[in-house]
Amino acid sequence: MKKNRHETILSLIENVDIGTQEELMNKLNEMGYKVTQATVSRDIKALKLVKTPLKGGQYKYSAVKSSLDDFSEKYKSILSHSVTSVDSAGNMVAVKCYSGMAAAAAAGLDNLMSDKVVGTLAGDDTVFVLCRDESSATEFKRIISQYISDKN
Amino acid sequence: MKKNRHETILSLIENVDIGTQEELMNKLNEMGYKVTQATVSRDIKALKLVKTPLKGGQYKYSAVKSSLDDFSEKYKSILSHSVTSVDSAGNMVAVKCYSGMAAAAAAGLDNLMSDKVVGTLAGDDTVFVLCRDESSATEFKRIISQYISDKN
DNA sequence: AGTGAATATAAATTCAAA
DNA sequence: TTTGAATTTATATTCACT
Repeated sequence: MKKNRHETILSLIENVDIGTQEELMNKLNEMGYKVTQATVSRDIKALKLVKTPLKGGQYKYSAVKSSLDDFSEKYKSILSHSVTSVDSAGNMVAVKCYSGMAAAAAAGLDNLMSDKVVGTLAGDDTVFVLCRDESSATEFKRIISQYISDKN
Repeated sequence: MKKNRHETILSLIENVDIGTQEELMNKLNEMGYKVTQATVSRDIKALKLVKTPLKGGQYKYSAVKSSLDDFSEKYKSILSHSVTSVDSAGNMVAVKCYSGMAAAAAAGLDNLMSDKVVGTLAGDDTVFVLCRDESSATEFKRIISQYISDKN
């Protein structure tokens, strides 16, 4: 299914350096997603990934830091399938997840409102999100809550 | 001169939507810079411009803030080989590391400025550093930042 | 709607030159 | 070191099919 593949692509490019669509295609094939370069090209367009020139003269695909709109397209599904509840105290937000899902959720949370988030730390079923200040934390909590209840 | 052309490119992509290197080449030619697509490709690599997919199904070149990848291969010691960014809020500092490197970084951080540090907690790619107070955290962040940016 | 095969288009690189 | 012409490589799109 396309949605699963998209999620896989996002975590792939985060963890390994992918320089071309062919590389990405091969990784996906290894993982059981039988797709061609044409589909990878479409996926990249849909996910708004960019091919970034690196210092070493290499290129790598990466997700661009998100506005809220971009975020909802990219990570909404991941979050809504991993997060169970969210609460905050002071400038910290605790995001409770299904067992073992915290790392996956943190990947998404890291890309959300980076202006509000200082850092995240994932355990097994909990992600701690350090926000810049209390109002950032409150806002963050509010938005995540929305995403949880809005499954798609 | 290359520098002038680079500056021109940066202002061009900021002001008009450029979707291909050929478009950019034509604009440059109109403005008196006689260059070919080959040079434009090199310029784009040098300036680290990215071809971003837009909502409407179009593409456009844009400048992107330099990120984690800029730092790779640059560090000399263990910290400089693992830390990518650092930020603080209140008396907490979040040290972002490469995937899987947080534990290694934390070992170093524990021994660094121990007078300011109460404790550290490492996840996979983040270390939370609990500092004695806010000014300690700020100072800690400042020093690590210097360390990171003091590359080569 | 989503996809692959083929193709068209775009972009990166090689090689020679200044 | 910088560049253009030619080339290779990479990527986007078209078209047919599901």
